[in-house]
Amino acid sequence: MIRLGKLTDYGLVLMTHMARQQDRALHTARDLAAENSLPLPTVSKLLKQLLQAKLLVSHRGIRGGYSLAKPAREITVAEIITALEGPIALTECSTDVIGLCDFEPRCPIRTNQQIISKAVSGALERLMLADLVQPLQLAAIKDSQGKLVTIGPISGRMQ
Amino acid sequence: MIRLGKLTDYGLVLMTHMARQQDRALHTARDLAAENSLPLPTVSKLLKQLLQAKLLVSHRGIRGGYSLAKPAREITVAEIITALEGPIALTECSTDVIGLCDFEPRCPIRTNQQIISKAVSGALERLMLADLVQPLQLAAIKDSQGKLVTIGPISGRMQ
DNA sequence: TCATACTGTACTAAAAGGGTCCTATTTTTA
DNA sequence: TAAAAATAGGACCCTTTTAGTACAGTATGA
Repeated sequence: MIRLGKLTDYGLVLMTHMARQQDRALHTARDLAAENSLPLPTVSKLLKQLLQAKLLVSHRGIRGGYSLAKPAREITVAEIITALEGPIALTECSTDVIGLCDFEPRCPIRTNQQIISKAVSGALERLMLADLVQPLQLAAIKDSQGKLVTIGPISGRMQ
Repeated sequence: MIRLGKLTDYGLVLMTHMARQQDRALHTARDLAAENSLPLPTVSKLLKQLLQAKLLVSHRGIRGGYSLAKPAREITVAEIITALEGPIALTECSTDVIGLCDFEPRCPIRTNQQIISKAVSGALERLMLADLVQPLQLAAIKDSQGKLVTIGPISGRMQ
């Protein structure tokens, strides 16, 4: 299966949680851990990565905490996943230096991966964090031309 | 990064290889291994999985081999990936039995995963094996409404 | 100046993935 | 009829990655 690590999953939960409570200026790592039933060290680690990717801003000190760096509608799911798992690519070959495999002008692995990666990352770049905030109501996302595309009601399981 | 295993990668190469040579009725595991510079046991394992998923048909005996079960234009990339990696889902939660997490009506993890999985699998279901056969010429895929969507020329690297 | 909270690094156990080997079954050919 | 070629299915081991934890350091505000 195409796998997102558990940590990325938790990261999405944290981002969604913060996006839901836009009135609260700051969220401490401790509060986020308690409110989402996640271990504090793990939450702390995730927040750090999201901070380095500039998706969060932090405020240190006794009244410190984290908050979203941008409105939820301007943060793509692709950005969050990239922050937590690295570039969206399917094997090493897609991101590597170009010196290794390029002498072979039609390496089938490389081109396959590029096509598939493009399709996947394109889909994720059209999904915004705001779309995850009220997931039960979501029935459509934007396609690559900005038009709304129905993806069906969210019900039952995927496969 | 969103990861497809190496084995899935090899599997795509094998399928593409067979799709390119539609004149050859059968391909032995040994030939496929040699022509794609892959170890025979690995190739054999992959062909087995693709066979069980009914993407290939096999012919046993001394003149045996494998061939595509359907025309390349009727096989989706999603089918191939599902055959080799299991259902396209991002964590266990998306495929599990429904008794575990469903009493919580708004489990944020589950709904997030469903939305993201839907976006990803939708993109992969629109990519056909035939689209990988001549990858250098591909510049567009069909969106969910059947319209062609430019995904850009295949050049350089993804990220 | 102390308590609180973020910052950064390092380490260890568990799970998954990749790869190989062995044996049985089927079919064609000599 | 027997041998060879090829698929069918399962079991096994090793490496890598991931998840989770711990600890020391730094900045801020009461």
